[in-house]
Amino acid sequence: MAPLFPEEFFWQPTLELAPRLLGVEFVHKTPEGVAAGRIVEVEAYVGPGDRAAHSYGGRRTERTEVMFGEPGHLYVFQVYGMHLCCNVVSGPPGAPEAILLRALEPTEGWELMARRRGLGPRWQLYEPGRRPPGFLRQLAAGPARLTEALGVTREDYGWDLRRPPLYLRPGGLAPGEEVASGPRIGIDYAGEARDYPWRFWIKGNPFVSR
DNA sequence: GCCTTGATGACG
DNA sequence: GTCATCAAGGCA
Repeated sequence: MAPLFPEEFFWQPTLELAPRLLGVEFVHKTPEGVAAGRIVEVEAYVGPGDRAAHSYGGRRTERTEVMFGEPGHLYVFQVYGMHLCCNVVSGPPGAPEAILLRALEPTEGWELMARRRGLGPRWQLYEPGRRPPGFLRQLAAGPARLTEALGVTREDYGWDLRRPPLYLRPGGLAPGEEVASGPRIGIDYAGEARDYPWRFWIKGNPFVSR
């Protein structure tokens, strides 16, 4: 079996862990098959002091509870009434922080992911090394898209991401790849926190959501 | 009112 | 291809 992360990996400060998740593979094995992709875009949500975080002000509810626990677990939430998003819990117990996974570069299970996303079996058109066609870039570019593509549900709330069948597989930047950072998406309401450069992505990667 | 997305229509 | 707009949808 592929190696898993050591416990300590997830105990890094959130703003250090977030960029280090870039290039890490997010894997889900189900009876339908394996779906996986490299993480190419994330956003950090840094606890009670971050107005954009669900745990802002220390808000502790049934939804946010998992963020108060151990890092490395999955925080799944529903947004706009219809979409689910995946986050990696970070920060030590009591520090309700998390990292939103915003986009994957698919590495395994193209057909399964396309089917889950309702895109049809056009995966065979892909040729590695060339610029991927639009439908392929749309497969997991966006937090709700990647959640749907990997078949993650509310049942997976709180799952330990060091443990198959839903887990993070060690990986990192390829030679020549660089990290870029900028403001987070969709948090215009968050006052001054709106401008914090806590979104990280792999510069130039075609699978980033924007 | 929300850590989103897909459809639609205008324009190069 | 881009960019802008809009509405779907459930819950705190």
